Amino acid sequence: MSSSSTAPRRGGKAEAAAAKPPIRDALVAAAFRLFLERGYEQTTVDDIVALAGVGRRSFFRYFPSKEDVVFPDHERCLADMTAFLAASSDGDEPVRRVCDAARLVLGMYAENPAFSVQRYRLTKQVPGLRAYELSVVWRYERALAEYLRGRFAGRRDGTLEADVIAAAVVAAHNNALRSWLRSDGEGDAGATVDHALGYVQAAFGHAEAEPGGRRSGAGAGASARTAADDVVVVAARRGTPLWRVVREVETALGPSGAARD
Amino acid sequence: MSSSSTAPRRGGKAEAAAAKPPIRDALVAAAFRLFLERGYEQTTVDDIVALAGVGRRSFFRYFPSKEDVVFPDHERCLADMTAFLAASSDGDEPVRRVCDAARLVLGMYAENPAFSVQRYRLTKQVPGLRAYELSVVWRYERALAEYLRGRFAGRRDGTLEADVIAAAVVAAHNNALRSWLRSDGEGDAGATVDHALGYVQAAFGHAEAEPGGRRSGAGAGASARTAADDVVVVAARRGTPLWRVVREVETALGPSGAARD
DNA sequence: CGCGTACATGGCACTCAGTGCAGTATTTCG
DNA sequence: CGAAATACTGCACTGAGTGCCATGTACGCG
Repeated sequence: MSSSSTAPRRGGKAEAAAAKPPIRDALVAAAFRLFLERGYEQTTVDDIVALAGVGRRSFFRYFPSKEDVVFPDHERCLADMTAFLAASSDGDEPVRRVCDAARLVLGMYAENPAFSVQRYRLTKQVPGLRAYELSVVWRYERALAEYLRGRFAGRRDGTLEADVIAAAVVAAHNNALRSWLRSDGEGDAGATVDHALGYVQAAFGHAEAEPGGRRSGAGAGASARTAADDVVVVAARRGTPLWRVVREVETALGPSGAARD
Repeated sequence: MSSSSTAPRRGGKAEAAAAKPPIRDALVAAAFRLFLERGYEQTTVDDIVALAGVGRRSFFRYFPSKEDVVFPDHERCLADMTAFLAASSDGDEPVRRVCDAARLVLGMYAENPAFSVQRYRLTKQVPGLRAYELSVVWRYERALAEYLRGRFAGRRDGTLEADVIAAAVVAAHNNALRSWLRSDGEGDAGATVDHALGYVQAAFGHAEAEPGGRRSGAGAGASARTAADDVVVVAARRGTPLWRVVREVETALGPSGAARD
């Protein structure tokens, strides 16, 4: 719950100039050094604390489990995402909002490309870490889904929509993120994720999703649903691919066009 | 990759009654009895093997971990799903195919409603089991995604589409499954899942642009509305949830199996 | 200044999951 | 009946995670 906030308070005493990393950072550094040079399962917690120069008991005071040291900032990121979603207003388009929330996670990865790539290689080949990452991702997905459930409350299949859209957003985000990680963090992570999320927005969102990924900061004001007599009629030939009809309907119902691909 | 197939070979002869793996089933029964009456974490493997009357070492010969005993048939189900997907032909509509594959999983749950409900209550309140279930679900999702990636090979964003659709299918399936489990397995699981998967099919199905009027033979049921000719007209109020319009259009365009409620 | 408190840390011992190894029972085939 | 293969059991060991208590240190208060 508060893995990052579990860190003891910073000592007020100015210790030299920049002795920021308390014990927690030393543990992360030691752990990654050993994980990379001899493997995750071949490294025991005793090895880590020995290299970090702290007691074994302290490790579990900073990280509830050995796996947690591999994801040292996810708790903070999850808290950021929750706060971001809680700060939305009713004017926000829900799907766009969860897409933006997903971009927060990408931002965390993009902060330390080298670290993220190392961790990616690690989690890719250690089943235990992969399983742990799944539980982390699941919490992100639940946060998005819970937000959408709130926004979709009252709709007939609100929870179904919320769960499906949240899963789609997470899947698109992860697809782009992993593609970026596989390229050793060389490409433009933001553009890749924007493209992937644009696909989801085109499928589920009512607002515009520009193919280039540069999204306009505005975009609110999609609600014109008070006009009950405002009826849209769409005609299509039988045999038309459904996605074309969907696009037609979407452009007719929404304020602006939804461009896909 | 063969947790369930780890079971020792039974002599092929005596298959008259139903005693395929005696020890394995005894372990599952003993485990669930103890899990339900005193909790998962409060039950040790020694407790289970003592109640089952076997040696402790035998437990780990049948189940690679303590968590596996809670999901004794998922390996078989995953193998079934993989085989089902591998047996598809190019004529199958990909999205429909993965939806049908998801229904296989539901079938496994529906085989033993009481057992499934018990397990659901267990996994809901034990974080370790929830994490393990995530890894199981992840393997299903990967199987669906890999199949779709194969079918979408050549498309511009084939892997992205595949991942997103697989995630959406799994999310819809789980939404319906959990709703059914929450009702103690009373309702119609099949109808619930059909409804949820119909939503995903409406959003993603028929996405391949097939030139010419040849529509996929999905559903194969008699077209209910043969009276209408070439053109279908749909009217909707502005502000209607998009998925409802999509469903409307889909049912109007052809018998595609969207479940009515 | 001395003392008590609070807290971070270290060390120890313990439980339990999971594994390797060796011995024993049971089956199967010659 | 004997030999090999296989399933089962017991035992000892590693390592993660936890509870408990001792220690060191900073802070506050009289």
